[in-house]
Amino acid sequence: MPQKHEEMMELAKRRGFIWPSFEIYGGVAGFYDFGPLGALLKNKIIQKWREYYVIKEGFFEIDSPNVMPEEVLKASGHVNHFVDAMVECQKCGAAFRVVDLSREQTGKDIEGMPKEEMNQFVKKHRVRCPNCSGELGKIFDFNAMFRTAIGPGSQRVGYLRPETAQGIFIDFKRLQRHARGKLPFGVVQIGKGYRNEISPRQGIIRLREFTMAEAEVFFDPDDSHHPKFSELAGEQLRLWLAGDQQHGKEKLTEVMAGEAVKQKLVCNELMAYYLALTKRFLLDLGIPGEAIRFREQTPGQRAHYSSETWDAEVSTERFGWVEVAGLAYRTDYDLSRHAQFSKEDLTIFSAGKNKKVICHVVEPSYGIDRPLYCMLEHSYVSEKKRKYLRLKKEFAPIEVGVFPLLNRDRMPEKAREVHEALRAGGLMAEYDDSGSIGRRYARADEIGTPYCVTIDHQTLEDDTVTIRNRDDTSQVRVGISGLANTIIDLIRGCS
RNA sequence: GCGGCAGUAGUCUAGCUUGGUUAGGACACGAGCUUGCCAAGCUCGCGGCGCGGGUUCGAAUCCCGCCUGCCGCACCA
Repeated sequence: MPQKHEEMMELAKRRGFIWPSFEIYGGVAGFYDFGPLGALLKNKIIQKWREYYVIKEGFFEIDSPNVMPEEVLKASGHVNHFVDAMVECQKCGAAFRVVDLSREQTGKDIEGMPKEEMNQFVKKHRVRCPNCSGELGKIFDFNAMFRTAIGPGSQRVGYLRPETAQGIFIDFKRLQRHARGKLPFGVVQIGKGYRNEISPRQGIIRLREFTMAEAEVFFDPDDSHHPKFSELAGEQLRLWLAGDQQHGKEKLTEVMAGEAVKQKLVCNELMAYYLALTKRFLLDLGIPGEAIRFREQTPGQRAHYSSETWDAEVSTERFGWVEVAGLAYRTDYDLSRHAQFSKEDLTIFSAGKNKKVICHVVEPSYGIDRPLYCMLEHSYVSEKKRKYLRLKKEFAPIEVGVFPLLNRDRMPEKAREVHEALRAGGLMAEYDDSGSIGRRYARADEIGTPYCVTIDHQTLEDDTVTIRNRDDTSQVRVGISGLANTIIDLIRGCS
């Protein structure tokens, strides 16, 4: 029932999680704003990711520009692979890369040829639609990167970055010095990425500007061990192997991370480790285990820089299996290319081998917006009278609501004091005295607020309040002193 | 991007076929009253025809363009 998606999105829009950008000007497809609650939720996801990669893995976090000069993306291969001359069949409407079609049908490589010559080439060699043999139309540029000009006079071409990773590779020399030359080491970046999608639909799942969190793990190609692999080697992984996909089989292979390496289902220990870590992360967000799988990209699906890629996918009602993270073995592709194009030495000295090597890279790359959608969809509960977000408590944007039972007898004043105390205690607390108490509980439930504190007559007598639980509406009475810590413990303790 | 359908307050919706007073309702929201714990009630209030152009004495209604959304195709390195 896709109705759930509609209801949940209506709620998300109405209550301030996400809404289409630029609405008063009619909107622009592929862009969404995060409202007050959405921004809180998104920041909590990012903070959780930092906990995993920066704190626990000990990776360095950097923050580099969104605008990149053309040279960088030429070296990375994105200029060639992202900006294509396309042609559309006039009969069936299918679109193709001109260069690919020409190579297939004439054996000639016309990469880099000016557009006018390409048009003539296609005409002269009678390149046709491979599907229906229809006649092809005019060649047009398909530019998946947003292009801009750096500085006045449009002298220097720049692009909005299609991934944050390149900012890391470029800084390799300084970063390896920061790591004092020890391998493996990891560097992360959290920020915006941009892709000028042809027709973005699927709401927040396919955005033209999106937030990503990427980690680049640099290692000696002869030593792909992870120092903490034993901690995750027993983690069960559900793999959809490329071979099975190519044979049209839906079969999932259930295997422990350690076994996956031994059986060579996964290329190396680092990759297996981050697959397992990704699973842990998604579970931590509140995504159920049965809604998580790892799909191995088939050779044709892989990006130009990758020799093995796994997509972490989450099952959704509305969009089916959605890729929320991609784990790519980028080999030495990026560092080699940047070394070649920049003429800089991007090798590192390997003490073990007593010589210089070019690092290989395993890259866990996460979208932030997509898991956020998955969390909303998976947490949306619609019961007879009650509709609410059963978000994991630590991710709820508003952590506690504070209500006076009645708007008299000094209850509002007392409630405001409690509200202030909770805020002072570090909690995202919201005060509400409008409407009946039941209505206020419902309002709080709707946005996933896990606890509500109610000030009643008894509070005025003995300084106790009730704490009401979102999930089962049960209430307990506790003392006001130390209330903030009581609630923090509740949020941490339960899920 | 191509084809089909659609767009009315924050949300849902009546009106559109056959152009004609101040575009009606519900929920939500705000103020007040009320209210001893799960969307109760009463009074008052806020708020709308996606944007632009055309036809007409007169357009939410008819026509055109754009934007956005949904469905199908293509695309998603």
